[in-house]
Amino acid sequence: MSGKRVTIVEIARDAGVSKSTVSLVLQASPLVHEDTRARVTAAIERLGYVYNRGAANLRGTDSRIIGIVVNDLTNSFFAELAVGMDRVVQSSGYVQFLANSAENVDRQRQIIASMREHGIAGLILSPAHGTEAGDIKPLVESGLPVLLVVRNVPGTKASSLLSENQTGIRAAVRHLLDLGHRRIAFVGGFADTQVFGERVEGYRAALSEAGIAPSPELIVNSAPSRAGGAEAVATMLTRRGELPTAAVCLNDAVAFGVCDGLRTRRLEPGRDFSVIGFDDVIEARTAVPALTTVSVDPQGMGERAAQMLLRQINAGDRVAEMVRTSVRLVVRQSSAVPAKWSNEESVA
Amino acid sequence: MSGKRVTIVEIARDAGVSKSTVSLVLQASPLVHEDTRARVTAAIERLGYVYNRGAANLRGTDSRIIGIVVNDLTNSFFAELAVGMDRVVQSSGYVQFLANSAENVDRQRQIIASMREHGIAGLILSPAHGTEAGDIKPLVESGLPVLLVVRNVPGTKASSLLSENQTGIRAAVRHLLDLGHRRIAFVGGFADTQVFGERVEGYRAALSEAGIAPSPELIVNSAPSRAGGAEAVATMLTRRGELPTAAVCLNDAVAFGVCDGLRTRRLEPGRDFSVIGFDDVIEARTAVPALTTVSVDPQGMGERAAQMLLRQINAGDRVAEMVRTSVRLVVRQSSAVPAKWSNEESVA
DNA sequence: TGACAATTTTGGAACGATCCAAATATCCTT
DNA sequence: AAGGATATTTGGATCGTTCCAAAATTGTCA
Repeated sequence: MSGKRVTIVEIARDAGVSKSTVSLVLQASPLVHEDTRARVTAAIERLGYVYNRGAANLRGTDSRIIGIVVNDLTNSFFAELAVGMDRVVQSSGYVQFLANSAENVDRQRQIIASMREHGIAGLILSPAHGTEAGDIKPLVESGLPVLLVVRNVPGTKASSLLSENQTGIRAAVRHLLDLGHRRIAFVGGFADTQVFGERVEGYRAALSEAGIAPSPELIVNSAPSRAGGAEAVATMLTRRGELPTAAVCLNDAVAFGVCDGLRTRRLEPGRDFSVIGFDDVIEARTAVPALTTVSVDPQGMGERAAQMLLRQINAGDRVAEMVRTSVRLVVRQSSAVPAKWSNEESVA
Repeated sequence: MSGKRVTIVEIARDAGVSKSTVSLVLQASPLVHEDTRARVTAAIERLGYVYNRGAANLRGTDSRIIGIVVNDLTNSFFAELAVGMDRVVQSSGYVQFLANSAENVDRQRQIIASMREHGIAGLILSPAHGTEAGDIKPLVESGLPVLLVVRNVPGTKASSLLSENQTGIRAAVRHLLDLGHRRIAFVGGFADTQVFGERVEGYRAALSEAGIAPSPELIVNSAPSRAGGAEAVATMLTRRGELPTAAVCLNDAVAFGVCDGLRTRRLEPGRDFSVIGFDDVIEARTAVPALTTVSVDPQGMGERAAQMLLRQINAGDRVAEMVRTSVRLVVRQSSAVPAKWSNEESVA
């Protein structure tokens, strides 16, 4: 199809030098004479030469391709994460294969296989729900630098970059306790994931510290998405027992969903019911009410992930490192004193 | 670094056949004997062989890599578009380089150059703001199949897939007119883009048809993002003249921003002021109020784009085609009878 | 059994770059 | 002007596949 590629040999012929010289020019070698370089560069320009990285890779130079697989690109958090990675990958002279597994393990397997065939220099993976150690192990064993982000897969020797899930949620719950909330729900996430486990652990810990026994009906599982959050509100309302006055959510997407669900029932998030998210996606700041959330700086995390992987690729680090990025609670308008209290105040 | 790759030759040695035979097995050729195939397959499995697509490409088979460049991955619309493309690209046995130009033309240029070096079989581009025909032309001329999506670049011979901007906005404005709105704003977008031009044209047309002269102060430019929409509300309010009762927005992101801006000023979107978006991103349905919007089905459009490009690659279509995807107005809760009217009704 | 056809297998030349050792050109120095 | 050091340039092997022409094997039938 595409008019056949111009090769190094044709450039050489055109410039009246050998292909070796052209190669040296391409590599910006200081060995070539300025005049020669100019002549070759001109030929490259004139003939519209495009470097063939595939051919070069064959000789052993590493591929300069980074594979990135995320589980849900429609979740702003992952989109921003990808954008952050993209930024450093690009500026380091690499390109990225970015693919979306859509939480489908089979799909993820195919994607990774395909990426390997293309000779990626490293892989950043935010594993799909249900990914097992057996999916990752062969990659690591083959010597491919692998970095797991956001979600960990227990039992693998891959490096990982996670956020401080437990302390983050703990801070969020404490904030609600300080505001006077006593019945606080934890909303969103699949029970069998490590992220859910750690965040719920932070939730339990904070409640226990305050002398409150966490009651199971206040933990509501759901898909970790906006739709999931909206559904969770419905679930929560159908459960017997006193209603909570606030919810800590698995992530911002769920938190927005909870806000949606509340509004559908004529409850105003922030005023009638406090909602806290996790991630701090762009919209968290601009939404109304602005979302109180545990900020992980998604783009920053993406940048950091890419840097970790690049280091692993270049330095040839063989030992897996596990890094936790610190988080901080950002208080905005979606969390406030419990509704009853503010009523009492207005009465007083 | 990575423990050196197992090659076809080693498989051949292990299976006791020639490399040619192994190659045939890899291509699922019907020429090889079943027993031989089994033996080779076993060796491949045992030695953990990974196909080297780069080496294969050297011989002329096309690369099975599709390059995709979008201008803003943090905009859900583009994220969904990418997800749709990903779906068909994957299932057609291709992989994608997906990169984000972040509306930066230089960045976009670098990305495309890099993709070309990697030998992409085709390119789908949602051009960054400010992309010129000169950026695209050389690509098309080199024989690379190129498909422009969402935004067009006048003066290029590339194929394009756009949405029916004018008719979409026209339907939106008509809907508002039917509800009784007379002062309707058009919000968001850079004045120098074709998308803005077409959509504003639809806006003008609908107003003219209703005998309303479009007044310039009702057209508010802003970045095509959520933040831009929020700012636009501020801009709108500082302008002299009677305030509008409704706004048609460049896209959903802007529409959400407008909703944010309204709420900040204690105006409830849908009730006090009607807002219509364009795109129909996932959140449009779940947001509260659910957003009335011109639906383009982003994922569907992404799928369609990928199909168009693949057809162009495989069939070797040399003529550029320009396709408009149809859109339809989806009426939800963010548009209603103008505030004054509903007041009158409640008085009556 | 021999001839011929059909089925399988195989060596070796590409593909487009890199890189080393060796060849050439240029510059000094005496 | 010769000799040596330095600066440039270059042929050819190599990377891991594909693919063609030809070889080897197996099967069929008179």
